[in-house]
Amino acid sequence: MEFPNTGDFLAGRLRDKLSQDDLEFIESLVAETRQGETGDVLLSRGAVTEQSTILISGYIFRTIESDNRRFIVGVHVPGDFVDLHGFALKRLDHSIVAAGPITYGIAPHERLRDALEHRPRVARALWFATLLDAAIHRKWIQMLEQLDAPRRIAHIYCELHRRFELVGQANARSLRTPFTQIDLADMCGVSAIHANRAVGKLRELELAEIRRGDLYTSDWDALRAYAQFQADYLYGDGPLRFDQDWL
Amino acid sequence: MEFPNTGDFLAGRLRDKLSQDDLEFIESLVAETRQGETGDVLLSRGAVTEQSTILISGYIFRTIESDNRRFIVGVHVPGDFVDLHGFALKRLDHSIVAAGPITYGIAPHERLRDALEHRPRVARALWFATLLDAAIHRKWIQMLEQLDAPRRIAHIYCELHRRFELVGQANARSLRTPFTQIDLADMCGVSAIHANRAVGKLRELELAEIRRGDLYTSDWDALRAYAQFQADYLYGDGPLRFDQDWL
DNA sequence: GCCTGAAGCTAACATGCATCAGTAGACGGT
DNA sequence: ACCGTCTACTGATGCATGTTAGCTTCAGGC
Repeated sequence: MEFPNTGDFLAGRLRDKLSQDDLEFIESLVAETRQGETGDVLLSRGAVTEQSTILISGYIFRTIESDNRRFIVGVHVPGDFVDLHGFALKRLDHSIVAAGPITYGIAPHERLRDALEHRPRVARALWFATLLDAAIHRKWIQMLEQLDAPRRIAHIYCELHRRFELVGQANARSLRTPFTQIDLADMCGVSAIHANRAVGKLRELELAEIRRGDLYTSDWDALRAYAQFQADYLYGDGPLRFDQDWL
Repeated sequence: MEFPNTGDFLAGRLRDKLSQDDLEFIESLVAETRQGETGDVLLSRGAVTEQSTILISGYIFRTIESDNRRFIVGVHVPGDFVDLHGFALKRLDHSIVAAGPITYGIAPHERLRDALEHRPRVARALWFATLLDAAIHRKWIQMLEQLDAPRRIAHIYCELHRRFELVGQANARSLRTPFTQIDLADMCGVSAIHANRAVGKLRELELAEIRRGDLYTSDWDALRAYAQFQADYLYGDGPLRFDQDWL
């Protein structure tokens, strides 16, 4: 098999919250699957789009260019609708860029429009997905306000690990990514040199070893405690939940 | 008149995008208006809610408490739906707190549910409002990654000034707020002492005078240039627009 | 095997910001 | 008028981070 089982990843988090019928409908939204490489720009800030993207494998960054620098304002994992907001906002305030090799699906907006008209549960699921993105944004804001560079990096890896868990793809002792230290720097709002120091500090504290983007740890709990990572904002389970009745 | 004209502020930004009928419907969502004072907690992180809040006058913070410190992850101005996401997420990942005296409306969730079922254009307007919040979150992330403290403070004031413009309430040479320097510090992720120095720097550069939260400037353009503020992410007009056809 | 470019890494110095300590003014309560 | 509290403000010191420069390591192309 060339690709991972596409069907399993579509609708990622929402998979077990929707009926079989609705799931099949969401899968039918994907008209085509494609592949991309590091740095491929799927959607450029300000461009008009008539389709939305669903990430099937790999990582995608949301980036903003300013002042000849790149700022990463979000990361997506398999199963995420990457640019659903482009459906309503028409032109995006940021770009969508592949971080490493990816596989992704294309959902034409006309099919989404149809879904919103005739499938209220699917419409709400799509809305929920964008609300979850906003909750993650808020946590990043807090992370940038509260944590120093080593903790920011640790927090990002803890978040991604949890998000992989939620779609059943997490490893027990590692998290594989194609991120360079420059990518980590642009996510944390620090210089590449300082990102390097931060990675070194995590190694020195024996909390995690990061090599070529891949993080290895023998103690996720210790790493999470160091980063003050609390997974509740991802609305996976526990005290913060989304409204099952509503969805 | 005791309160500002409530009708004008409800649905704020969306006012001229909706039909008279839909507008009246949105106004009918508000079952009751109330008033609050500095520090009043309208909704506490993790609490279950059966109603949503619409800000009519004043400012509201979205805050997260962690490590015995407070982090402000968002600010709302009159016309904003403050906790629409609480409708879908059930329990919020953050608290909703009055910043200064406020007037607000209460919209019971049952009426919102009804709107989503039977008023597709209203449903999309509500979705759009949450997407706009997310776009603002992303800009805050970039701001925290890119700017130093004086520029962050300037950026926040420029954003709020533009948001007031978009609902027709901006002053030409000032922006009145009840923010303390501690509030500014918690928005910018710096210490209160440093926020004080940042305010001093804006004064020294003759870009703005901030007294008891109120900002006075003779040159908004200079302030915007200093803060590298580009209003397009607020989707007011210009190259980034939302999809009028869709809405 | 060698070259090359990108990524990772290190050191030295400059700046942004936190922390601690303390003062001054505004305001409400008594 | 007095007192306490909150906010604004100032100076000194140390840590976090930026900047510049140069070095090493590794993978891929020739």
